[in-house]
Amino acid sequence: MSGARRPTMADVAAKAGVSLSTVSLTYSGAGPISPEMKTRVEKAASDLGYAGPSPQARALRSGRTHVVGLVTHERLQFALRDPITLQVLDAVVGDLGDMGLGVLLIPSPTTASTEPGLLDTAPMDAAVVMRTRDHDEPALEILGRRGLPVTIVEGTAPGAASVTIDDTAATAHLIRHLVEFGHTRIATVTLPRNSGGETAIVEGDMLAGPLWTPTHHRLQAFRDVGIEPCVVVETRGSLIEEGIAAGHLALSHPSRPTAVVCQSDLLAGGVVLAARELGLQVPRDVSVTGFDGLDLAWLAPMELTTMTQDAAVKGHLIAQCVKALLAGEEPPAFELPVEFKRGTSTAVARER
Amino acid sequence: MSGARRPTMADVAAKAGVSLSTVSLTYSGAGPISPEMKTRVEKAASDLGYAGPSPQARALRSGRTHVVGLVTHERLQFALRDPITLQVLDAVVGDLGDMGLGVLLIPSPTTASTEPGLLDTAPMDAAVVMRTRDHDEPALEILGRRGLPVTIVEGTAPGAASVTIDDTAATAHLIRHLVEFGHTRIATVTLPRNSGGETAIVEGDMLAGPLWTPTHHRLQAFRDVGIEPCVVVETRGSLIEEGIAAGHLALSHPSRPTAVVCQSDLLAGGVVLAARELGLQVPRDVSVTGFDGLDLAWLAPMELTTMTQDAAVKGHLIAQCVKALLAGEEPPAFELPVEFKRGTSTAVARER
DNA sequence: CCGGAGAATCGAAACGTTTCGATCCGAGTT
DNA sequence: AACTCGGATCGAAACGTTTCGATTCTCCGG
Repeated sequence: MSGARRPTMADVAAKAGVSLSTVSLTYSGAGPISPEMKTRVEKAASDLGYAGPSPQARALRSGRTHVVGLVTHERLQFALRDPITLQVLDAVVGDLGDMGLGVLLIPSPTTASTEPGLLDTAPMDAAVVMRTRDHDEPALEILGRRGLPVTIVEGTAPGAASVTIDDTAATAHLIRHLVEFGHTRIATVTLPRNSGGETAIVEGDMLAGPLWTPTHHRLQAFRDVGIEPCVVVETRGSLIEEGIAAGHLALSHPSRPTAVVCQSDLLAGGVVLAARELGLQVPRDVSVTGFDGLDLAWLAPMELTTMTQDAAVKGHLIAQCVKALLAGEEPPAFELPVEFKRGTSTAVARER
Repeated sequence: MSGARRPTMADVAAKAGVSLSTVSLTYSGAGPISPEMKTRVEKAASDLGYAGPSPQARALRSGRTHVVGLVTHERLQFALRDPITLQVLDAVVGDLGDMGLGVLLIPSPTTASTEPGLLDTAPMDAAVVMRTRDHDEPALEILGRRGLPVTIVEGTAPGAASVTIDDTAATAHLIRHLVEFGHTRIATVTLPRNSGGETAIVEGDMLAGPLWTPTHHRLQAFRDVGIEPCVVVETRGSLIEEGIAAGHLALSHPSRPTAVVCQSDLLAGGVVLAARELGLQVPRDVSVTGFDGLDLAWLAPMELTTMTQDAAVKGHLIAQCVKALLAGEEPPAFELPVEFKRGTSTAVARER
């Protein structure tokens, strides 16, 4: 190959016989440029094989990288295998893309290692943090130190924009629905309580210790309604397999729950499968509720009783938060509505 | 807020009473720095609230952005809802993250619009292109013009590194398996043929026109084995819903197929559900094969007959390609092995 | 015929690093 | 005691843009 370095704006300017600034103005669109000058510059550029202004130089000079960091669960698989999260991400990437912003994936650092990671060094203009814990979120601290505007999904922090849903009220709605059906022994299957989640029955106070925000809020609903779940099973993420495992644990527990409140539809689907494997009929022997409002084709003809949230709207709102922050506006705080959806997975309680 | 601009290295140097270069050396780790100097600089930095070298300045000067672009299907949902792709992405992000590289999501531009998009302007050191078409991939041209090293997944291009699997041989294996079972009327359900895919029966030559590489190769297997599928149904992506829709189309087709070769496990799962809805038993009335080797818990106790590929390994190889390219080495070309997995979704052919 | 407004272009100063060669100093060598 | 060498620090030159305040030129009104 030729050792020749790539052409720069200066080369284009020289070739076209104009000043550097004129070439810059041609590309950036700021300032008045005559049509013939424009074609002349473009001609010179294409002759030289100039591929456009260097993003890095542009970023340094203008202070804008046009990159938004997306801080997710350290294992992308856990974060994105839930279709809801994926739909949100899809909308976010689409919207930000339309605004000329790229999305940089940043796995959230778990251990507060001293080594600076992507979060410390990656170029970005703003960050979106998905699924933050209630306490000790190292990511927020790092972002704060860097002075980057932050949007938090499913959580809040001073100075940060946020997009949330009323997890507690929504879950309480489901619990009351079950209570009205006469259920008293209600189990619950939770999302991870914190980063080191395991699939296991939770002993002791279910709200003790640091908890992921949505997990916390959805558990809180039991307190609000004034009911204590007879079994609490924690999972490692919103996955069918996890739901199956948790379902086995919950349904074979000595307290014999007649209903299971699950913190996601995927988990609920898994619990339904587990029930079937145990020879229990849903909803005859056990009622199951979900959360999110997915369309689980493989459960058909059963439909989950669940709380529906609109993932696309959520994504759009997140993008809007980022936009507002970049424009220097006050950080917005959106709360998304959720809707009760009566399915065929819940029914009147029956002794079993 | 104070209008004071963020501190720079020069500020730190002044505060610590040393030269700018010394501070730089402290942070970059190049060059010898005495321990006491290091602590002195760190003290000054933390006093000033200095958050570390500006990524954009660093990128301009060193020529490295530490960002790798990931070019995917324009709708992230379609690209990532398949667990296999997600697992690959997970491994890629993890490995590159360990190398200090961030992953920037770039939806592939569909229309060759004149407006320069993310692909043209986003800062990156290299790119990974997932699922390229056989012809006219505008993304590759843009990346080529920018002089960025490219790794292609499920495809190849001159000068680019690649990670592929032998789709044709693998699919042929499945077809032969069915032929040995006496199947002659075999339908096939494909991934999108190109970006504007629809869920519909394909009329005419199934290999005509520009095709996504994997779709093409897996269809090619029929030719290799010397069999023409009795129905070809195209889908919009590897989704259960798409499989259900396609299954209905294929199984109610007048040619009454006794087997369906699906280009992904998710599609196969959908076809199985469609068969059940139509009152057909799998594998008694119809055999179904998949592709990928997912663990579809909700199909249990049935297990798909499929070709297994190791997504994590695939991801690791992709990361390795990127690494090699960034190190200036020759572009590697890996072909991943796939393994036949006999499940319970295929059986001897029976008239229906 | 002159002054002034506006359009088009230009020059030069940043932006905040990394990097290369130079400088300084004390320890070891002859 | 002069001489070399390596470790630690420093100065200055890039890196490739954007941006701001000139500068030039043309055209119009008075």
